[in-house]
Order: sequence, then structure tokens, then C-alpha cells
Amino acid sequence: MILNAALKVFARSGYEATDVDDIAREAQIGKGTIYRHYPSKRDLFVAVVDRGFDQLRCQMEDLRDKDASFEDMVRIGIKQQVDFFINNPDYWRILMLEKPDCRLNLDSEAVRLHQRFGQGLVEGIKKGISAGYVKKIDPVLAAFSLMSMAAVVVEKHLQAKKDTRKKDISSILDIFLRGIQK
Amino acid sequence: MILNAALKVFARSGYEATDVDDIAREAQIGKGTIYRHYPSKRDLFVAVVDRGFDQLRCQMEDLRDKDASFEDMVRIGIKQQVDFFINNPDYWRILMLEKPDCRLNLDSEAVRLHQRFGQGLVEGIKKGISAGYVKKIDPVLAAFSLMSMAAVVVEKHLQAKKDTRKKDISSILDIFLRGIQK
Amino acid sequence: MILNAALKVFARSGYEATDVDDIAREAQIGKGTIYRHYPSKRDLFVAVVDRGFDQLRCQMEDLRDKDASFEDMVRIGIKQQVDFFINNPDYWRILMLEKPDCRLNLDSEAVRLHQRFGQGLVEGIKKGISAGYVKKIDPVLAAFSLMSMAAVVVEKHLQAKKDTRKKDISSILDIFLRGIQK
Amino acid sequence: MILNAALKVFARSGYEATDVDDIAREAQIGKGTIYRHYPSKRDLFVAVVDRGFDQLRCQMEDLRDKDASFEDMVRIGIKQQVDFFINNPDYWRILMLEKPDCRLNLDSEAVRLHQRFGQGLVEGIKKGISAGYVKKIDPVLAAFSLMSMAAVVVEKHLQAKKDTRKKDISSILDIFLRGIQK
DNA sequence: AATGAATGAGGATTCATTCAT
DNA sequence: GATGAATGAATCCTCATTCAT
Repeated sequence: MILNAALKVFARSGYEATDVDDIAREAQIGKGTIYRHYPSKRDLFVAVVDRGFDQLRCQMEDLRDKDASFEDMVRIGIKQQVDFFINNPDYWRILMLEKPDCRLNLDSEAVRLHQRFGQGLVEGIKKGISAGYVKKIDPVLAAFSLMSMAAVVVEKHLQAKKDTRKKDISSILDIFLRGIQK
Repeated sequence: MILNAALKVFARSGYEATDVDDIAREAQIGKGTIYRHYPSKRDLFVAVVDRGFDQLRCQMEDLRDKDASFEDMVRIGIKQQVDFFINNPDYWRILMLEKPDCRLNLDSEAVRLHQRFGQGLVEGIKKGISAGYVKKIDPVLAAFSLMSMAAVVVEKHLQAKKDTRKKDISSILDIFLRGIQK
Repeated sequence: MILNAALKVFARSGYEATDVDDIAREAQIGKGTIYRHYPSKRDLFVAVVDRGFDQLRCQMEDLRDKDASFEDMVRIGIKQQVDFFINNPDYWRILMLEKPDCRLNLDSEAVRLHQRFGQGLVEGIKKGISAGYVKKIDPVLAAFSLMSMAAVVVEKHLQAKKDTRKKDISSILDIFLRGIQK
Repeated sequence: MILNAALKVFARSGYEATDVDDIAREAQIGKGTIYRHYPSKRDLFVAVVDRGFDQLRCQMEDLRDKDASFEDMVRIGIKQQVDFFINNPDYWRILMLEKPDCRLNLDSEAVRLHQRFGQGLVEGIKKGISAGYVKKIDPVLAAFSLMSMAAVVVEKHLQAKKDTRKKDISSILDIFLRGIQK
């Protein structure tokens, strides 16, 4: 299927360095067929990214509906994210390769998803501050700090042989939760 | 000067999307002149990156020589890094645009510098664990967690209008130091 | 067809001075199309040369199989070569333009073909010397002398209006055969 | 001196593949200096070729003044040419690399010189035919045949280790003179 | 007069996109 | 609908020539 092939190749080489030919070869179809389904290389890329994050979005929306405690939300949410990227390393690669740059001006679902999860954390932290059990810190800063630590866990995992993810998630959550505690 | 122009354009568009012509125009010189000084686009890019991190390296080497306490090292080191990138946002952009993948296989000073700072943190954390005032956590995980939080501060600053860096650095250090404390 | 257009343009200007654009224009196709078929200008050139000499090679191989007398071999072989180049002046031009130096390091069929014909002559002359009806001369020198005289016939013809090739071939063969006779 | 350096480099690489920089480096002078003396690369090339053939021209003019017999003229003239090119292999290389192609449209002394020597031979042969001791052949064809055989001697010599030029010249002259004899 | 840094037109090659089959 | 050959704009790099010092 085209999207799978594209995911694989984009993850391998990054957007700019990927040839549409490579994707066609990987998908074992003609190059023209790709253009029959996606109007441009760029649109294909956006589709790849968007589809990829659907699964994650579903989980996250489940989570939000549950109205869990802040700590649970953090624990479960971060675990979801870490697991998702560890199970879908190609999406991780794409995020790492292409997110930071605005060359592609991705106005995709994925970006909004990322913002939304951050937003959820921000809300939780705000509540914690109001409720008095979290230090008075910038909630946005704190939320993204946590997310960036989760990214470190993913990256470490993808390079390592042993699966220490449980322990690692636990470690960063301890750091974070203890760190923001009043 | 060529390096300045190149820095600006690479930071704006990333390596692949940058034309040598753009750099020449930015530098207000002929395209050929660039090739007089740097044998290829790639070599120019490496030169840009390397030069950029010289200043940071000097500061960091000063720091190491001082044999400061772990907490001082962390406080001063993180402040240096954050300040450097906030003062040199183009280098920050380049690091963000080109580091994560190894498309360019940058074997530059910048990469080694990054590793070295991480290594310094790792050593400090190890000592802290031995000395008993730091929790038993993976030192590498902890070190990169801190560095990634510092990156969040930089990123937040570059998007914000107000300079909250002092407070933000203080916040993440509090989170981190309290979080890893036994 | 690409090879024909390339032959024409290479013959007109020589390898270095030929633009791939010129060939594309001559062939009335897009420049990219050429690269679809030949990975580089150089490969295209080699293909042109190789194809060109296929016909000549076939004739020559026929000749060798026939086990003709030395004089017949010389007469027929030289006639073949002269005719071939007069009928394919573009190949002649290419040979003249690009053979003498090894700038292009052509390790093509054409070069081997040339060597092989020379070798055949050398063998024939050696036999003649052994058999006693040819003077004791360096066979290599003699063989290449004959070949160079044939080249003169071709060159003369390509500049002239009248077709004196029969007479001219006869002349140089007379000179040569009488000249080497004991 | 510029002309010497240029001769060396042109002979090494051919006209198109020679950079003016290479010549400047060989001459150990600045590139600009070359353009102070010669208005263009092409003019420099022509100057190299022309100067090179001055010596040969002098010898040849001496020869013509002497009003020698045809056979002497041939023997001495061919020897002069062969010796000249063997002693000046760079000129030989240049002639081989650049003569046949008309890309450069060399309207230089060298070309005229070549024509003049050929013309001398032609005249001699014509006289021989009139006088009845030479076969009725196209004098131009015969003259250039001889010259091309001389070229073979030069080429053989430049590739060989041993100096067989005396014998070789003798061989081709025997072939030629006996061959054209009535 | 000599220099060599600067120039930019020119050339080989790539690759996203089109379109005839 | 699928294909992949054809396209040519875009890009990296070269090098003959100029010109300020």
C-alpha cells in the first residue's frame, strides 16, 4: 500500500532526500499510480504523517474522556506516547526528521495532535497549581519539559538493545512529578 | 562575510532546501566566490556549524577546568547553553534542522561538543549517585532529560516576546534537581 | 533516435565541446530523456562508438573466418575499412577526434577492434616474412603504416567531391605490397 | 616561461581539458599575468603551436633552398620531421590531440607549415612522374601516405624503449620509394 | 607590470510531475 | 485505472576572463 511504502522511505531518508521513484519501487507500483492517489509528493507526506497519528489520537481521546486524575493522566499519556513511538519507529523518525523544520509548513493533523496533548498537560498542571499541590511554574514550560523527556526515553530505546522502557518512564515521571510538586 | 550569510540562509531553510545561489545573494557576492573558499556546499555547511560552536566550546571548557560542584556545573552549564542558543538563534535552528537525522553525517565539532557536554553531565550524575545524594537512575537518561528540558526553554524563548529565561531555567533546574534528589 | 543524434553532434564538435543540450535538440527530445537511457554523457559516447563499430566488426570477423591469403586479406580488409568510414563519416570524425589521446580512456569495443585488425595484419606480415616473400621489416611498423595510408584515403575522400576510392585504395595497396615485397 | 609551461600542460591534457590555472601553476606565475601576454586561452594555444613549429620550418626551408634530388628531399625531410617530433614529444602530443579536430579552427602557422611540406612532396612526386621514374599515382595521396607513415614511426618510438628510428625510417622509405617506383 | 580574488555564464545531472498508451 | 517514458526547471559546480590592488 502506498502509505506504508511512503512511510518507510520517508523515515529512512527524510522528506527532501526521498525520491518518488523510491516510494514507487518500495510499493511495487508505477510512479504514475502514486500521482493518481496523491496530487504531489508533499501531499503524500502529509497523508503519511496524518494517518500515522490517528491511532495515537484515538488512544489519547479515550484518555481524555476518562476524566482521570492528573497523575494518572500523565502516567498513562506518557506511556501511550512512548509506546506508540517505540512500536512505530518510522513515525518517530519522521517526526525527528521533519518536525522541527518549518520548511514543509506542516499544517497537518499530527501537529494539531501534538499541540492538543500538550494542551491537556497544560490544563492538568494549571489545575494542580490551583489546587495547591503543584509549584507555581509556567505550565506550558512544564508540559513541554515532560514531553521532551518522554522523547529522550523513546530515543534511548530505539538505540538500545534491552527494553528498559518501563523503568525509564518511571524514572522520568518520578523526576517530573517530584520536581513539580510543591 | 560568507559564513554569516550561509548561517542565515541555512538557518532559514535547512541544508537541503538551501541553494548556493541564495547564499551568494545574501552575501552579495558571486556564486563562484563561495566555491573559491569552500570546496562544496556541504563543506560550507560544516564550516558554518563548526565556527558557530567555537564560542560555546570555549565557555564549556572553562567550566570544566573550574572543578565546580555538580549543582554549580549543572546550573552554569545549562545557563550557558540556553544563553548561547538564545543569543544565536540561527545556530539553534541549524541544530534543530540538521542534527536529529544523520542525513548529512556531520562529523563536526558541534556534534562532538554536544556529546561532551552530555558526558560531563553523566559523570556528575554518577558521582552524585555514588555519593548518595542522587537517586539510582540511569545517568544517561537523566543527563539527556535535562538537556532536552533546556532545549524546551530555548524553543519557548525564541517564540515568545518576553524574556523569561532566568525564571524558566530556574524552573527546569528545580524540577530536575529536586526530581533526581534522593 | 538518441544514438544517431549523439553520433552526429559528437562527430561535429568532439566530445568535450558537445553539450548534452545539443544532442537533445538534435534528437528533438528532452534532455532528461537522454539520461533515462544513458547514465552520463560519457556512457552515451561510449555507446555511440560501440554501436558504430559493430558493423565493421562483423565484416572483419567474416574475413578472418575465411582464411584468405595474405594479399587477399589485406585487399579486402583495407577496402572494408575504407568503405566503412567513407560510408560512415561521422564515425570517422569521432575516431579522429577522440582516439589519439586517451583523454576519455575509452575501453570500448572500438579500440579493441582497431587493435585486433592491426594484430591480424601483423600476423599476416610475420607469415610472409617466414615464407620468404616479404622483406625483413618490423611487422608492427608495417601493419600500422598500411593502416595509416588507408586513413589518408578516407580523409582525402571526405574532403573531395569525386569518388576516387577504388583507384586510391589500389594505389596504396600497390605501394604497400610492392614496398614490402622481397 | 609561459609558452613552455603552456606547451607542457596542453600536451598533457589537450586543449579543452587544460585549465588556465594549471598553466599558471606550471609557469609559477599568476594567472592574470598570462592574460597580460595573451588575450585568451585560445590565442595562447595558437602561440604555443606556432612557436613550436618554427624550428621545424627553418630546417625545412633550408632543405628547400638546397634543391636536392627527390629521393634526398624525401629522406632528409622525413628524417627531420621524425626527429623533430621525437625530440619534441610535447608538440607531437599537441598535434595528435588537436590537429584532426576543427573545433579550434587553427589557422596557424603550424597548419600552413604542414601543408607546405606536403606541397613540397607533391611537387617532387609530380616531377618524378613527369620524368618517368615514378608510377602514375595521385601525388597528393602519395605524399600524405608517406607523411602518415612517418607519423607511425614517431608514435612507435614514443611508446618504445629502444631507439629504432633509423631502421624504421629506412623501412618506411624503402616501402614508399620502392612502392611508387615505376 | 604582476597578481590572484571575484565573477557569472555555462554545463552535467537530478527529479517532481505529466500524459500517451 | 495503472503505467513508466518523457520532460525541463532547478541545482551543484567549473573555469575563462576581469580588475582592483
